[in-house]
Amino acid sequence: MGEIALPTGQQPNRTYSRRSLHGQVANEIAARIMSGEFAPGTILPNEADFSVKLKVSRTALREAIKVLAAKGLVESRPKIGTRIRPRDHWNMLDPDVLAWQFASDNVASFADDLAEVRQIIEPAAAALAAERATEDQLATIERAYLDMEAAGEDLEASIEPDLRFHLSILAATGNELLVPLGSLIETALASSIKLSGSESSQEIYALPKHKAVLDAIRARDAKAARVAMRTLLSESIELVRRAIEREKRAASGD
Amino acid sequence: MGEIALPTGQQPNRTYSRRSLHGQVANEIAARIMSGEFAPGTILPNEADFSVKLKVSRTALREAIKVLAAKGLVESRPKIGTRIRPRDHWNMLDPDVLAWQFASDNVASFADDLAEVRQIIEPAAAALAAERATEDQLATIERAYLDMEAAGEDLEASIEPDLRFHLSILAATGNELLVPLGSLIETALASSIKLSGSESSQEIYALPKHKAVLDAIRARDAKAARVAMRTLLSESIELVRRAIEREKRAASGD
DNA sequence: CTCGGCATATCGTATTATCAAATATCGGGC
DNA sequence: GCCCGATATTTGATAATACGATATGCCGAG
Repeated sequence: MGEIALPTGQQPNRTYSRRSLHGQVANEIAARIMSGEFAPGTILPNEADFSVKLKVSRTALREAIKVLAAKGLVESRPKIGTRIRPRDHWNMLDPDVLAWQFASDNVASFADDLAEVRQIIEPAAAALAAERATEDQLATIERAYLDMEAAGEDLEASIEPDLRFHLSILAATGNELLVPLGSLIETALASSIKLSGSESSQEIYALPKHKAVLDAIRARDAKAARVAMRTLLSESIELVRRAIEREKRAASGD
Repeated sequence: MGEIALPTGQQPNRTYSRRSLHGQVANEIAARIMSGEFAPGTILPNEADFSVKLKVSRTALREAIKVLAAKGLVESRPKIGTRIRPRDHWNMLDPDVLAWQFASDNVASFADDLAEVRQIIEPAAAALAAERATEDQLATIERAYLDMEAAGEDLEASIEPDLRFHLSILAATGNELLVPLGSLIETALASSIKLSGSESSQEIYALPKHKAVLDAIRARDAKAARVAMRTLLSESIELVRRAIEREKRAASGD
């Protein structure tokens, strides 16, 4: 029921197996949580009823709930039931939770938060990468850039290397805790595409700005890398912001 | 088996219920993964055997595995078994995964990464908080500071408000995606205590430096808040670094 | 009328047994 | 020697059953 198809085409780091039944059920329930049908504080139907309603076994439902609980979305207690936890208990940085959020409709405010965190993380990451990237890591970043260049006008084709460019910079910091923030970038990219549509997106993949980042990192110039990444981001974020505005106006004027 | 008792005394945002059997099993398996007994690439014993070995039902084991899978630690496939995924697939920012890492012994290198990310996130968060904190949020930050002050020399007592100080600043950014990074701070604090012991830890809770941050935020001075937070962190991080050195020397000289 | 304790119904928790589906492996046929 | 299909193994999924914990509400005491 409604696969979350990210525009990137590639599936994100899904942890639950997409095929498995409990995975589908978890997905289904999560979607309903994000949509607001099950708001925080709400208690889900009891396992017996709910499993019948969903047409799966109680066991499958239970496994799905365990997955959601592991991501902080729900909490089960005997005699009470399974309650939707308040948003601030959700593991917002979990790739699945991000994807679920993204799939829901209230993307706009979410996009702002996303952009803000990127502005914090990525320039710093670029600086660290400039200081510490190994030759292999440098090569990986460059390959991503070259693939972007090769993609040229083809937007669809340039999305994947663009993402890869940013992720490989995170990886090049050598900091294990920065890498998982990549799922955040992935979601941000996905939503920027979702929001901006195809009209003005040529500008999003500003090749020269990417090149500036690459060059700075290769030159081991941490400061320049930080600045270059900051300007790269602020431009693409500004584009998204304008796209949101446009969409808002279209929605209200429509 | 071996509760992870964080020095803070308070339990972190555990998502799995500590009491439930599957939670204990998940905990047990996670600990063995972190310890290296089950290294990435390894395949767990099959469900039938393993459940017997752990003296739980196959269902309980399966639910535990679903939790671990939801956090990216393992991946199950028919006929293959359940394989430990490579580290870079783990959801390192998940509170449980952080706690499990912390509980394992190779904390030292982990602490460096932790410190680095804090240095990236928290100064920026302090700046945002200065710009956007509501009166309520300001009050919460101040209360945390005052509680630290009240705790005075009592180290145990000042840990909790110290953590609360940092978390409330994250919350005051109004950015939902920054809040979950608090579990990172929590782990960092816990490991700093674990590492530094009680000897030099008086210095860790440098009250004046905390006050500088508070004052800057209250004064709505984003730049000053950023700087104050940076110096606060760099001091406490330096202390931890020295503590690690000391421990290392003690270990090798012993 | 209010409060406190106790019974109970209602949840999730846990076990067991059984079958289905997927797929790596091995062996036979071309 | 290579390919392809049977087979064995492992997870996936269901169902039936019993248990344990605990909110809830009743009832009696004050």
